Formats: sequence, C-alpha cells, structure tokens
Amino acid sequence: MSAPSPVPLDNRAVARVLIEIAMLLELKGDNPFKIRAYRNGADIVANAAEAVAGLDEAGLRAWSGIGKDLAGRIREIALTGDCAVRQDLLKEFPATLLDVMRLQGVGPKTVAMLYRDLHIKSLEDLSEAAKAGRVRALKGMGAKKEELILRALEERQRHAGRHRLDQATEVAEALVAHLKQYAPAADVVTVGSVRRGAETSGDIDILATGAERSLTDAFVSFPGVERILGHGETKASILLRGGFQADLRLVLPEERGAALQYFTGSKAHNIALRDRALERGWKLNEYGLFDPQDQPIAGSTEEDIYQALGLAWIPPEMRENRGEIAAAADRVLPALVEPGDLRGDLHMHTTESDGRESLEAIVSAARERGLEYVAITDHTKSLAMTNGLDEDRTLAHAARIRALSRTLKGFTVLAGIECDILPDGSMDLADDCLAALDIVIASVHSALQQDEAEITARLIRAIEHPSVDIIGHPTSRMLLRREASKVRIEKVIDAAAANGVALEINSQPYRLDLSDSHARLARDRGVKLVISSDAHEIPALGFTRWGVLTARRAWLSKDDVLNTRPVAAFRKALRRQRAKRI
DNA sequence: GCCGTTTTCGGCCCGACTGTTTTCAGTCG
Ligand SMILES: Nc1nc2c(ncn2[C@H]2C[C@H](O)[C@@H](COP(=O)(O)OP(=O)(O)OP(=O)(O)O)O2)c(=O)[nH]1
Ligand SMILES: [Mg+2]
Ligand SMILES: [Mg+2]
Ligand SMILES: [Zn+2]
Repeated sequence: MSAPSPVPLDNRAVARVLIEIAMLLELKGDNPFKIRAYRNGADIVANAAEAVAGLDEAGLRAWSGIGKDLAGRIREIALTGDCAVRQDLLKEFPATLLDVMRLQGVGPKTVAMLYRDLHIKSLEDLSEAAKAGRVRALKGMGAKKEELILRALEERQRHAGRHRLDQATEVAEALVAHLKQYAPAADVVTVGSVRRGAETSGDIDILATGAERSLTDAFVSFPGVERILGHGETKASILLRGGFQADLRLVLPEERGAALQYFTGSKAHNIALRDRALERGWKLNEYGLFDPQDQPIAGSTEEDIYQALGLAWIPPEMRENRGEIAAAADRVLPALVEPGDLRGDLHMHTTESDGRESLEAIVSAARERGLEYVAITDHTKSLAMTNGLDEDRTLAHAARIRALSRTLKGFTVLAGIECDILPDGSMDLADDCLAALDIVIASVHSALQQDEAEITARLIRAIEHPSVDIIGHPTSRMLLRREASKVRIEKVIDAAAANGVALEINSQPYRLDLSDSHARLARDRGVKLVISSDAHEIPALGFTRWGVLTARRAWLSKDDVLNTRPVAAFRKALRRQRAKRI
C-alpha cells in the first residue's frame, strides 16, 4: 500500500500511476495493446501543459489516445490519488514486484514466474534466491541469466534514472569523437532523445554509417565502459561509469536516412509513421521504406522517406507524435527559431549581485558572441545571499549600465533587474524604481512550497504589476532535483496574454523553464516568449543553445520569440511600451 | 484500450541480441 498522496495530483504523478497499471497488466499477461494504450496515455498526460485535474472528460478525450475509459481513470487518479483498477491489480501482485520489473533485462514474464514459482516479492527476495542458485532452476533460466540478474541488482542504484541534456550531449560528443578516430571516413552522429533536444535523456544513442563491422569493437572498448550489455553485428550497448547507457547502431550508406529516422524517434513518432506506411500498403523499418514486393521506395535520406509518405521533412525536435505528422502532411509546419536568430539576451548577472563577471566583462563577452543587445538583470534585496540590490543600488547600477551602453557603437545594454516576487505577489523593489528601468524580469525564488492557489495568485499579481515585462523561470523547477512549484501554468499563461507580459524560457540546462510543452501552450494562447541565458559567468551565455532547442520543441518560430527582433522593435514589444500606446 | 474521408469491428510497428532453445521467447531499441 502506497502512502496517501496529496490531491489533486499533478500530471507527472498521474502518469506514474498509469505506468504502474500498465506494468501490473503486463505481469498479469493482459492484452498488449491495452497495455500500450495505458503507456501511451501516461506519455500524453506527462507531457500535457494543462493540469489534467482541471479538465473534464470531454477535455481529456480531445487528446487522441485518450478514450472514455482512460479519461475516467485519469480523472479518478487526479482527484483521489488512486484508482480502483490499480487497487484490484494490487490484490494479485504486491507493489514491490514493480521494482523487480524495473531491473535491466528483467521483464514481466520473468517477474511473474519468479513470483509464482519462487514466491519472490521484492528485490531482497530476488537477491537472496539468486545468490542461493535457486533462480537458475526455473524454466528458461540458467547460470548466465542468474548472473545477469545479480549484476542488474548491483547496478540498480548507479544506473537508474535520466540525465540532463547538456551532460548527455557532452558524453555523446566524446563517444562520437572516439568512434571517428577508428573510422575517420564514416558518418557518426548522435540520435535518439539527444538529437530531439529533449530536456533529459535516458541514454545516448549513436548511429554510424559506412564503417567496418569492427566499429562496434571500438565502441565497447571506449574508456569508461563498465559493462557490455550487448555486442552484435549491427548493434551494441554499453554501460558507462557515471551512469550512462549508450547504444550504437551500424548501417549501410543506402540505409542511412531510414536508420536516422528510426533511431531519432521518438517511439511514438515512429509508430505513427509506420502506420502511415501501412495505410499505403508499404512497410517502414530502419533499413528503408518498402513496397509489398519488398522493393525499396526510399531509404538513403530522411527527406526521401518523409516525402514518399506525403510529408514535409520534420525537424527532429518536433518528432513526438504531438501533431507534427498532420502538420507536415498539410504543409503547415512552422519555420522553427534557430540559434542564429537570437539578437539579444535579456537575463544575466554581474558581480553587483551573485554573478562572477563585472558588468564590462559580461557585456563584452555577449558582444563577441554576436549579440546586438543585452539586459543586465541582477537580483534584488530579499535574496540576501546573492547580495541583492535595494532601490538605491539598483538606480546607481542602472546609471552605470546606461553610461556603458552610451560608449558602445551598435550595441545596447539595457538597465534591468530580476526583481524577486515576494510571497504575497508584491515586488521586492518600489514601483517608481521599477518604472525607471528599461526592463524588469519578475521571478519567484522563495516560498516555493505554497499551495496551488497561493502560488498561482502570486504570479498573476506580479504579471498585473505595470512595470513587469517578463516572468523569469515561471515554474522554478530544477530538472531531476526539485519539482516545479504547484503553479497552474495555464492560468499564468492566460494572465500573461491579457497583460502583454512575456514569459521566459530560461536556458540554464537544469531549468529549461518554461518547458517545451508549457512554452507551446503559451504560444498557442498568444503569449510571446524570450529565450534567456540567465548567465552568472561568461561561458553560460552559451546556455541559450538549450533554450533554443526547447523553443523548437515548443514549435516556436522566430516571430514568437521577442529577442529575435532588433533592439528598437524588441523594446516596443515590451509591456511597458505597449502600455504607453494604449 | 483506442480508433475510423477505407472501417464502429478488427485491427494495432518492426527488428536486434541473448540465452536457452531443439526452433524461439523474452527483453529491449
Ligand atoms: N519503431 C520503434 N522504434 C523504437 C522503439 N523503441 C525505440 N525506438 C527508436 C526510437 C527511439 O527514439 C530510439 C532510441 O530509443 P531510446 O529507448 O533510447 O529512446 P529515446 O532516445 O527516444 O528516449 P530516452 O531519452 O533514451 O528515454 O529508438 C520501438 O518500440 N519501435
Ligand atoms: Mg535514447
Ligand atoms: Mg537507446
Ligand atoms: Zn532567478
């Protein structure tokens, strides 16, 4: 019996319960398509921007993949914290069996047998039985399987969980460089969720084309390999010290497009694309697109595959089966924002608060990066540990910022602030001080545990303040470390739309806040976004790389992102200027 | 359990690798 949950549940918690149900159904040997429906439903809920707790049955059923039954379960889970279907299944299988099923290489059939024949209910039971050699006696098991289970038990802690995009990218680049040493002429690229720019990755996926078979040997001998999970003719998998798993796939040059498409995913996108091939009487796999006589139709490039299926080429960031296939068929895919489109960066700190660079140093670095304008936005006084600024220091700092700006040709430095939003939603600095600045970001940094109504009202009050132009990192989440606040983002988005306030995509790789799905909802409801580095040191100006990927996953085009505009147009689009015109 | 400018019933993506098989199930991508 699990601990009682606070209700209503957030989307991630609802999705976890749906996955548990899927796993229990797998243990039971239930219909695989029904199980897929639950897993697919979990995916939809986890990535929905709006809280499912706030939607009725019709609202939920509007999502393809959620029907009458799942809508009912989702509502029941969101509102009560649990559901009858799950409770019934737990009468057949203890919840601790699900931990056993999460072990690498241990699936539902094995777990069901361990439970039925050896009465193994938990990881501890399994460890004991495997050490005593009782597991190998089971049907289909042997000494090697038993050994694999013991390894998986050991590695469970170190290799569980996901990784941040920036860290996954770094390891992927090292792996690609390693492989290129062995096969300089081969094409070696990162694929999977890293290529799609997902905020976290479960592993690293690499595709190699035009290399000798022996490249898989180089892969499994990468320094830092802890264990080889598999090593075949065209595919190998390794566990790296540091907790990463990596998969390599090797294909022929004429298969490159199909393999890129397959290995980039996502799984849901692949299934939808393969369905579309089936509708035309064809077959799509990682080797190509084939007609009923197995004759190849396309395969060497991704463009050929999508085109043969009647689709425009779809950027990897959009491949999540969230409407991109229909948009590609109708030729209405947006032209996504690109890194080179950014002209300004509106969130950075200096030594005046908790930044590590002087005003002059960070401005000069931003300029060298090719930007045309920045805003200096130090913290305010309630964040005492950051040496936050009071009104006097803010105005003196603003004078220095403007003086610096006047000395620069073709570059503008805006005098701004990252003003703390106090727990009651008021601003940490006086109104006249905020009004005297060029730009104001308002952000929440404290009292993050407020309940849904409080934190939502707090952000809306900040949005209604006439000097606030941008809300910084609106949910305050820290990826893999801290949950978002309980803020109802759809209400914040509506308030931002009503007041002409922009929302930030904070590019710090542990924030990415707004997230892809939140930013997409914001855009759909008419809110403009800014992509900001929130740099506290010079290299961090490059964080916008991650923010741009998030924006692309949100289907944003250049026009949706204010800091793609020249400085004059940017300033006109800010709330403080818009308000003057009305 | 979901879904339908073919369908409201009958489909539902497709393949690599491993260990245990005497021809393939299980797990994973
Ligand atoms: N057609 C098909 N492709 C799959 C399936 N599972 C995985 N793939 C493809 C699409 C995935 O993006 C790609 C890599 O698999 P991963 O399990 O590593 O997933 P991905 O990288 O998307 O997410 P991750 O962050 O690793 O959890 O392989 C599947 O069941 N069917
Ligand atoms: Mg992956
Ligand atoms: Mg993978
Ligand atoms: Zn902040």
